[in-house]
Amino acid sequence: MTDSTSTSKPNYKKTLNLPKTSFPMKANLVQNEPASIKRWEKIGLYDRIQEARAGSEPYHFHDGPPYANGSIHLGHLLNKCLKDFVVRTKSMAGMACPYIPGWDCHGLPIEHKVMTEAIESGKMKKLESLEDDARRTAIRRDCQKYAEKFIKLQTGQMQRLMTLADYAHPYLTMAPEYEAAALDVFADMIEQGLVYRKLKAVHWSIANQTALAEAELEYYDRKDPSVFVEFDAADARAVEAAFGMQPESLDRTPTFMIWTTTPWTLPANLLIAVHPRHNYALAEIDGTVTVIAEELLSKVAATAGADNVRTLSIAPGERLVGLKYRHPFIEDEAAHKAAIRGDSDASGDILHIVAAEYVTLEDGTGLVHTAPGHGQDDYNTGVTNKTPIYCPVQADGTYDETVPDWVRGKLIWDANPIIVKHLDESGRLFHKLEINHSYPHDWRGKSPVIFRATEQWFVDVNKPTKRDDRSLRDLALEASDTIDFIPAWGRNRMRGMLESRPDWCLSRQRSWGLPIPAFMTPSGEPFVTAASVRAISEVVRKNGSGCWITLSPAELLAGYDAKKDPEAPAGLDISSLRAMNDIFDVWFESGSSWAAVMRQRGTVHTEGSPVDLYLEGSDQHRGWFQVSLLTCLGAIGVPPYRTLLTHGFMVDKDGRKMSKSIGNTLEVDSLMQQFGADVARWWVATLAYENDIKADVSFFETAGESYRKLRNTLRFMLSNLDDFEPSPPGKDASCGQGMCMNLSTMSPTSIDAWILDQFNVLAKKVREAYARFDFRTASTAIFNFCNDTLSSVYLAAVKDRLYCDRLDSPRRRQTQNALWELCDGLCRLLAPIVPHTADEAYRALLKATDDATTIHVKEFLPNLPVEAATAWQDVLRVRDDAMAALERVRAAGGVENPLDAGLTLPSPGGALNGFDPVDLADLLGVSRVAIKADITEPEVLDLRTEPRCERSWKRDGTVKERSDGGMLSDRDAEAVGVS
RNA sequence: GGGCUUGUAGCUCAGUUGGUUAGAGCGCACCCCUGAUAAGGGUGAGGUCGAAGGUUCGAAUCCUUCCAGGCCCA
Repeated sequence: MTDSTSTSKPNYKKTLNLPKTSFPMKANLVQNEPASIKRWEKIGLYDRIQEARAGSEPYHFHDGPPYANGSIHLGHLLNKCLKDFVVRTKSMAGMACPYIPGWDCHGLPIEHKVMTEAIESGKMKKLESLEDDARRTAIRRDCQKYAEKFIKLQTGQMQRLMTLADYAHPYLTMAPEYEAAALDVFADMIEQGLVYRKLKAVHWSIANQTALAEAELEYYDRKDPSVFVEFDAADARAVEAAFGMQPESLDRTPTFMIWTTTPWTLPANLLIAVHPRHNYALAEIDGTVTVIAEELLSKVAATAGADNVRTLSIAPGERLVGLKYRHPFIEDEAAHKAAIRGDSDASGDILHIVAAEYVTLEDGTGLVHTAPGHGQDDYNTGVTNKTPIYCPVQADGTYDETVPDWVRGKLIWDANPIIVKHLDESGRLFHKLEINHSYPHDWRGKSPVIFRATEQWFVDVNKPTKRDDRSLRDLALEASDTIDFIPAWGRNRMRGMLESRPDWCLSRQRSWGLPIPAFMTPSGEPFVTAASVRAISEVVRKNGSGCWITLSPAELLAGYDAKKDPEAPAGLDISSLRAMNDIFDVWFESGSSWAAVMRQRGTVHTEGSPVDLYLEGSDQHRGWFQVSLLTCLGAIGVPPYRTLLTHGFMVDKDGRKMSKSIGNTLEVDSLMQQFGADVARWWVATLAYENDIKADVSFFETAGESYRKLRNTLRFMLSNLDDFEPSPPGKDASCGQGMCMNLSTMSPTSIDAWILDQFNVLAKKVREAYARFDFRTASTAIFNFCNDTLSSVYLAAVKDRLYCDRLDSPRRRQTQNALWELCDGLCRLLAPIVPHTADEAYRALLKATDDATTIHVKEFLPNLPVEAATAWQDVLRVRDDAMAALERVRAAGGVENPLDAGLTLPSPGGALNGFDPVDLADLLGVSRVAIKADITEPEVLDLRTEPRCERSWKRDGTVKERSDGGMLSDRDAEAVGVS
């Protein structure tokens, strides 16, 4: 048993005003956030915010559509949270900022997935038995279902992130009204003369039998044969002459040495390209006499293991131009020339040497095998030299009948070894090996892609528009000067891409997409005009783009009058038209979203660029940003956006890219289960998002720690406001209701004036940071304010008055008033980042029990009408010195507990005059403070011999035994009501 | 291979036009409090600023090269 004889003394703890609140320390976000989401949904929060801001200055943000496939990943989390920060901060800043979320629904990945599933389920056989049109319609139906399924899934996941958007009315690129608007943009571009159709070498996926956009390619390493092939010169005498040698000085037919990693393109060889200013050697290598770049001679010889190398003569490349050669295995040149069927303007000769600037001396031989139907550079060279764009490879990757019979009908990959073997046997293979090199692959199928010449629709980026007489490229480059790039280097990045981008290939040969509304006339001419497209657009608006397949040309063109269309071809017979099967590149659809979503829904500026902000990953400089820029400049002549904000990519904690195959990804769903959205959002807010972003579970743990700090700070303030009744909003003590005072009457030297002034500084900084999308600066400033200014300084200082002062002492009420303002203000500043927690705290502050009360319809507060004495900065300097002095005393074995100490503070120039010594003592955590003008350093007093107040634990000099037998200070005696 | 970009304490980041002992938060260590308590406060130790050259009286900051990442192309 313990001795409790002295327990007649009062237990003062019960007389204190200790903190009390319903706002729990443990957030339990995983359970509570979904409840908040439900409550917001119930009160129609999104609509309520829009109503509250109706008529306010608009801020037009436009959401880029994620692809409707799979679960959202960490990149989506970053992207969607940043967008939500933008929308919420603009809204809290009093602007009208709707957020229409969207999805990119068409395209190869979904179609590929659906086809894969059809194969696995056996449905493919049924599909294959259908007629073309019926099959395409069936595939499209399945694709639509697939997209809808993932839109639903992703919507839920995005809502779980507590992003606030019009999820009831998203935009879908497969919706009829969207498709119609995209067609209208296409019509505008036709009208500007920008759309053309031409045979062109494009990336071709054999597996999917479609042309691919640059964006649909991924580069992987691939093993390929690497062969050095000798092409016989057609005229040895001409070669001698080119090299300045005596006629007939050569006893063998000289050859031209080319190098290729695609032997399958050799049947399509039409030219050899050399660099006009590089030197070429005529050399004897192990008995053969061949032409090769001088600089590469020894390297090639070494590669082939040749030791007998002799240079016979040197000539610059330009001297070789025009020399004829024989194809290594096509014997009859005349018949071949007839067989490869060129365009009418393909009048140029073939099988000779041409000059090209792109020839390098890095690989190969300096003589470049050129097949205009099978390469970008080759194509350009072919066009320049007016050769046919010869492409013997069919859509399925097999050769047609124009090639030698020993490879005819074979798949090109199978033909590679056959051709190499044939070359070897005919003595034209100089050397062969295998190389591992980066090679373009189909982004989904991961199968290697080839170049193949096909008829495609293009947007010309070099042709002047009719409206501005400037090319899209020039217009885009000019626009880049006026667009605000965040970060600024985005401008150069985008300019570089614009300067080098080729014409935009618009067409794809697939089912799941928006059909290009072009017809083929019986004479084999395509028919498409701005007016015909607009007529079809109206039909699509009513029926959806599937009608392109199900309706007849006459039905599709019911609203079209050729007589009123100056572009209509003469003698157009609609009944004889055949609908073509190409669909649009999905980038054209998403690139038209400024029109199909923002303009169509009326949420745009009517002057200048329609939208204020596009915000996506920096990959979109080439993707969505660029295609949107091109369509908008083409259709209406202005850029679609005023500001472009880009963020970086997620990498793992070692800075490596995240990929499922490496296994270093994090699942969004499990992060929500483990940490909750507010923690994840806080993490996003603290990121330097313009560069790569390292992500790791440990970073979410760290964010959770910071979150807890914020939460506890709010909790402590709330817990000291339990007995505080605020006056009605916008009113103060003079209204007779509640306990708020007129802040402007607060003494400038009071600690409450100081903290409110500090809050004003913070709030201004945060609002400004938000305005420039610098969420990191904003969140860091809020954190430091909570952690340092509040928790460590102010709240520690005012604890004594909150706990020990009489409940309704003016001093306590004033501090509570300050706390109330701080809570209110902080919740508002935090609301865009941690919407659940800010709302929870705000509702606790207002003791709200209804569902409708929410911080999210509120705005940021203007500066509070308080004034703090400028001498506060002197006080804080003195505080630093005093804390250091206390620490020195403690370290020297003196006073350990600050409440056992007093301080005499210097007051340089009377700086501390007018400050309340109690405020100063509380600020320093000591029992009492005296001010002395004539000292320079704070002096520490050891008060351990003085009596201690049993209630406040202070030794303030007024402590004495009271009527109840306790040792109390004057203040505490009054509070308890004893004398 | 090209364009843009990143590399500062264990971690995440600040470091304005080159100029005194390179800052912050977190983490860590030690201490205090136990009337914010699965909380709170204090103090402290951590960096040859990716590497190597160069310009300069002086460089994390400017130049060159290299190394290691990222995005987009080839």
